Amino acid sequence: MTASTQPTHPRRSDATRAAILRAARERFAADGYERATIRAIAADAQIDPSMVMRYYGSKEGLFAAAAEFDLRLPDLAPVPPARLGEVLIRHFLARWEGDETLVALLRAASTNPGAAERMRGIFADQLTAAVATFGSDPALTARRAGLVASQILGLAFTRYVVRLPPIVDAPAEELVSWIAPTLQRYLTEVPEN
Amino acid sequence: MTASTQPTHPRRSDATRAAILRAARERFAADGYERATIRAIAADAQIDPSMVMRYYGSKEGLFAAAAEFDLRLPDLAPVPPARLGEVLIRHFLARWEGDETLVALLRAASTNPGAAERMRGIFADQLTAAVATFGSDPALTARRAGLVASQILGLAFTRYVVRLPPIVDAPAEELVSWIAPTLQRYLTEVPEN
DNA sequence: ATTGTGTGTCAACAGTTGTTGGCATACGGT
DNA sequence: ACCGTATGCCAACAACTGTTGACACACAAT
Repeated sequence: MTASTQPTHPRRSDATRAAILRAARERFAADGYERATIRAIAADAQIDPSMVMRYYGSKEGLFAAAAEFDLRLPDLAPVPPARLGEVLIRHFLARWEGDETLVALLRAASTNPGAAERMRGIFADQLTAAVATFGSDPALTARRAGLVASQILGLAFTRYVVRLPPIVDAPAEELVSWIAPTLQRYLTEVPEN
Repeated sequence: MTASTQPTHPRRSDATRAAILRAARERFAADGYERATIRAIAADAQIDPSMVMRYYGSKEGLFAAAAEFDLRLPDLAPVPPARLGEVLIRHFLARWEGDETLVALLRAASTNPGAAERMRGIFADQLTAAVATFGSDPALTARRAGLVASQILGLAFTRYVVRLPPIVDAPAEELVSWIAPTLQRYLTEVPEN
């Protein structure tokens, strides 16, 4: 247990730790959990594989550190209710293009139970919490968040993992105009029954 | 090259071949490409690992045979244009629940380039072709198909791979009523610009 | 009955994987 | 200057992987 809140003295090996983490994220994002070998990650970071073990304990531990992630969802309270969908899809697209951690998590979640569990946590906790801030019916909140997750993850999967050409080629603005209404409906529409 | 159209004499080992294929689909669907080992598949099929190699050449060859898949999309021409979304989501849900091949392909596509290529082929060819049967604007057809794929694959990913509780718990009928309008819009809405 | 071919098992190979322990060196505090 | 500790590399292990070849048996045709 290293104290994460305490401002620990900066260690001399911080640069190495950071290099490992950066290489790990790249490899996990590009190859998935099992194909991303510790040896390859260490080579990218230009250090010995045994260093990875010393600093992160195991491959699982390294992944846990590399896949640390926060959706950084904005506060949705001040957003005009009619623009919720647009704000959300814009945020997600920006978050995705700028940080490969999510792609790493997405690829790994397909085969690694721990990664899937973390993915579940992120979208169940963070997204559900954000939806709950303006939601009226608590019984529907979880389902709304799940539906939003299904479209968001589907977009990420087709754009960054499978790389479906028509989705890869689409400019971000066009994706926004197509998908925003979908999220909007998932978030706010009141079902008939 | 075994003639696939010719009614070849039934081989004595057909039962074994089928057992291997069934076990392979199960393992690939449950574990993904790299974690599904030939030894485990052979054990499930209660035969020797070397038989897998003899009948399917390699692990890649086995996967190619096990992931053979057809979306079996219905002819959309006679469908009332306003009900296209509903027909599609119903078809996909039924196709998914009844055949684990698609889940195997989905899990493997995250890490295996060949599987991703096949996934691209299925959704680019079969789905785009179906969309084209009623589509008006050819330039938009591919994008419409891609958007539909993003929602369909996102649903499958959250329901069968990551297993997001609110999506797993949702009865199929409810998913239909939420997602049908999304597909409907992706398929038929005319963009403003 | 004998031959040939298809079906199956066994043992082993070569490579890769995560992981470990030992050893050298450089640093920071005294 | 000295010493403890942190940092790094090297070599190796044990387990597992896909894959291969040799060998035993069963069946069908002649």
